[in-house]
Amino acid sequence: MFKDVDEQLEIILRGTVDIVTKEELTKKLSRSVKENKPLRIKLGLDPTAPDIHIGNAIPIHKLRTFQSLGHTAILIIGDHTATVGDPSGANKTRPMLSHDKVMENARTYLSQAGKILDLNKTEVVYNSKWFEKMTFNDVIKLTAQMTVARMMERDDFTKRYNAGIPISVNEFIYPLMQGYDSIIVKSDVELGGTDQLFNLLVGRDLQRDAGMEPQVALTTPLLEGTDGNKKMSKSLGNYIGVTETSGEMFGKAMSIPDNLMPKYFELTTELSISEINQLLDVHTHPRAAKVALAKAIVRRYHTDRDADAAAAEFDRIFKEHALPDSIPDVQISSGELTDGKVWITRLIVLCGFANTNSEARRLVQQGGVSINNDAMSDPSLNIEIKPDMILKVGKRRFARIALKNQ
RNA sequence: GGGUGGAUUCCCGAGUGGCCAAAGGGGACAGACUGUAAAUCUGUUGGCAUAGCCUUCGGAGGUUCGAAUCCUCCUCCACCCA
Repeated sequence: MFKDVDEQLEIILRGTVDIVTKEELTKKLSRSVKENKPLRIKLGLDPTAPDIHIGNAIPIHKLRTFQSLGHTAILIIGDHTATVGDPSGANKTRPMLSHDKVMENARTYLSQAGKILDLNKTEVVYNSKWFEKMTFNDVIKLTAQMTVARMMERDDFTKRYNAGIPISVNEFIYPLMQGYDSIIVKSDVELGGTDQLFNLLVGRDLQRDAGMEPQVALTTPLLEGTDGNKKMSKSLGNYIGVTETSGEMFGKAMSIPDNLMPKYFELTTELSISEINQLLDVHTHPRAAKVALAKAIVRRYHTDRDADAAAAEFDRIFKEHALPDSIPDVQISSGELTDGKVWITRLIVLCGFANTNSEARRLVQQGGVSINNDAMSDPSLNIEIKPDMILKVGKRRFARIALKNQ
C-alpha cells in the first residue's frame, strides 16, 4: 500500500527547510510501512484573513503530498487560536478577531483549501471544540509547562522585547495552544512555515510531557510576495490568491523579479526538477521561463486552457498594446453631462479608477490617461461620449463607456 | 502604587509660535527605459472644476493678530522602578 521509505522521503523532503528530526521521521515512516498504518499529519490554519494565497498554500500542498502518499491529513481550523492571534513573524501584536469574523473566514478557507486537498479524506477539526471546554485551571496547568526564558528564545519575541515593542501575555499562550492541538489530534508530523518552527517544537515538548511520542516538525519556506521583497501577505497586497482569475494570477506571476523564479518554480508549481532546471538554464530566455512559471501557477488552480488563454491575453495587452478580451462596461447617467459632454476627471472617478477628482486630475496630467488610444493631457477637458469609447488609465485599466438609457 | 517618555498625513518619522498641506524615508500611483520584468531615472502622493480657497498634526477648551508648536483638562499607549 505504501511506497517504500526512501521513495516517500524523497517526495516529502522536496521544498522543505527544517525536519526535526529526520531520523524520527524515517523511523515513523518505516513503522508505518511495516504495520501498514498511515501517519497522522497535522496542519493548522488560522482563518485570520479570508483568503488563501499561493504562499500560505505551500504547507497545504505539502499536506496534500502526504495525503497522496496514503497518510492521514488532519486540518485544524484554528477558530479559537485565531481569536488570540499568532505572534509568529509579526513585529507587533495581532489584533484579536471576533469569533463571527473568524467563522466567516473559516468557511472560505475550507472551500479554498478544498482546491488543494481531498477534503473527503481529510480530518477537519475546529480547535474551539476542545479549547472552549477548558477551565481556567486547565489553562494554568498548560502555562506551567513553559518557562518565560524558553518563550523568549523565540527570535521575534527577543527582537520585539529589545526594541521596546510590546508583547502581550496572550501571545505567550499561543504556542502552547498550538502545541496542545497536537496532543489532541495525536499528530505524528506537523507542518508549517519556517516561522512556525518554535510553535511546532512546543508541540513536541507538550506531547512528550503527555507521555506521547513527539511529533516531527517539518517546515516549508516562506514565500516572498510579488514585490520580491516582503513575505507574501494579504495585507501587503503582494499576494496571488488561489481563487483569483487566471488573468490576474498570470499577470501577478509575471511581475515577480527574476531572481525569485527558482523559488517560485520549486514551491508553487508541480513541474519536475529537471523541467525546472531546463527552464532556468542560460539558453532559455528569462521571459520564456517566466511565462512557463506563470502558466504553471495558473494551471495549478485553473485549467490548461485557462493558462494558455491568460498567456495570450497578456501578450495582447502588454506586448502588442492591444485591448484585452473583455473590457468592463461603465454606464454614465445623463445627469453627469453638461452640453452633452462629461468632464474627463469626473469620468475617471465614475469608472472607479480614482477616488477623488484630484487623483484623477493628476493621472491626466501625468499622461496616464487615454481615450481610444489618444493621450489626454488636459484635466479640464470635456469629452463627448461616443459609442464604443474606450478609456484607458495606466497600463492595465480599461473601461468601455456608454450612456445609460433612461 | 511611583516615575519617565509618547500620540503628526497610508506607514515610519522630523517639526517646539508665522517661512507648514507640514522635512526625510518607505509604500503606492503615473511616466521613461525594458522582457508588463527587476534595478534605475523623473514626477505625483489631504480635498475642491486647483495662480485661489477649504479641512488636517489623539480629544475638548483656552491664550494669541496668528497654534502641530504655549496653557488647562481628558483619552489612549509604551518603558522604568516597586
